[in-house]
Amino acid sequence: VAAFARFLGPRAAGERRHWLVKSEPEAFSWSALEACPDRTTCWDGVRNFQARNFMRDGMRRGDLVLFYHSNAEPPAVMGVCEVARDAYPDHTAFDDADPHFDAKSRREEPTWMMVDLRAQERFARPVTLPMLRDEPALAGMELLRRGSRLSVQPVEAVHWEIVVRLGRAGTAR
DNA sequence: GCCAACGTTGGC
DNA sequence: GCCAACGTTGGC
Repeated sequence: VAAFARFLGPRAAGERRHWLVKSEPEAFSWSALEACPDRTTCWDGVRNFQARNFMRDGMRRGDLVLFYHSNAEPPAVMGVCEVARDAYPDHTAFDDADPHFDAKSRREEPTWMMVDLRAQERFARPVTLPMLRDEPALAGMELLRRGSRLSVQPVEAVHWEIVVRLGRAGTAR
């Protein structure tokens, strides 16, 4: 957690941060994102404080985000999105008919926040979890940590470059 | 379907 | 504040 502090604090001029979000394709797939108006959706339903903090305090418009299919066959990074809007209140927390309703989140003081994500580049080939695990230089990546469940997480720039290269069907090195 | 790992809840 | 119980995540 402390290792991620620099993803949460103030940023240098022109700094662009890199992230990864998970989505179960049966709930919301990369193709579903591409089908959205302007290829953009609000990233609602995040109900984990650490993930929320990354969206609220770490993400800014223009940051780049890997879109990962979890609980998929195979699990894989599908492409790159960009943050299209800074964090704002997640309205689904206020709706008692919504599965993500949270009675403790009030409009005057919202607990849960979301950003907007816009699809930017579908990878030439999905970068599967086995491909990621095969890459020694990705050994420290949060996604690959045993038991890692964070649905919104920072990505180191060096890791970012490797994943994108794999997705563009080149070689990692 | 199984189950390890994790976050949250609530009793005390 | 501790920690057991519980629900969820997500790979396999």
